[in-house]
Amino acid sequence: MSSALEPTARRQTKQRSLIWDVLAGADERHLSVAEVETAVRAAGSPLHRATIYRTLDRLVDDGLLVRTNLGSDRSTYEIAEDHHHHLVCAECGRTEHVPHVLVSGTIRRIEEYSGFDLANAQLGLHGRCRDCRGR
Amino acid sequence: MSSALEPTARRQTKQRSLIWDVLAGADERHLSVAEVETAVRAAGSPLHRATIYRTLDRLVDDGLLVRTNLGSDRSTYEIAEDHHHHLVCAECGRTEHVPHVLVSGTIRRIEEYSGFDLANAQLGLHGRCRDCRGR
DNA sequence: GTGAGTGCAAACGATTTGCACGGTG
DNA sequence: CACCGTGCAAATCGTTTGCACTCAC
Repeated sequence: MSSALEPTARRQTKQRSLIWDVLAGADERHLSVAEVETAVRAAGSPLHRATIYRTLDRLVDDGLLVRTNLGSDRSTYEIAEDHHHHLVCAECGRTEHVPHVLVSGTIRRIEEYSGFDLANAQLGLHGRCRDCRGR
Repeated sequence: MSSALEPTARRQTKQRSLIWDVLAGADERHLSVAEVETAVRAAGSPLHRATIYRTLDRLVDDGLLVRTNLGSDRSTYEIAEDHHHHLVCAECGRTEHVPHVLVSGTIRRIEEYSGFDLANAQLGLHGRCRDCRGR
């Protein structure tokens, strides 16, 4: 018998690989659903928005993408590579990455303090970037 | 002449003080808009949802409340007291506070690394709490 | 009395869902 | 050829907005 915990088999559809290619080839690291939609349309293969939502969800479930809910409303997606964190400028919206090593020690301390398992935790820090601080 | 930067005068309405009392008296520290709505209804003075949204916004603007956008969708509000951060259990949704001192050093390091101003930054760490880890 | 605050309804934007169809495995 | 994934439309959910009215100042 196959385990009930076994991940569901995924089908390799052209929509799935198209979305993946868009994420892989994007200049910006994080893309919103709307941006993915624009990109696939620009690639000549418009996809229905619901399809994009569902496909991105599956890619996240499969561990191939990371969903980052930085601001409040819209989610962004990026290819799951090295573990890192995000700085978001509250004024201009620019995002910057922070390598995990900078925060790993503190996260470990918080784990000890709280008993939480924060292995996959992602920080989203909001502040003012260097440019916006300079007015 | 009074400065153009002067904060707008606020009127002390019964809606505003009711919402404040609800936040002040809540067992849970963070309340969502829906929870505030339920609480004021339970107090016998139902308020329109739009009023609650606007009043909470003003209280945040005035620095009396802090808005925390923990998960993705709904915002929660809590009285602005000591600076602290949040752990959210991805399984049961329970939240726990982390005192600022635990993370202040790391935040300072990230500020140096990035040039960001993170003075008011709030961490929202998602993981699995002690209970949920024990299955 | 004047304008900030309120109530109401309708608009809005992001995300989701039910269903019929089509293509992958 | 079974069933996962897709497209489409409509529903849902949180939040915002325009407008007339009211109440704190």
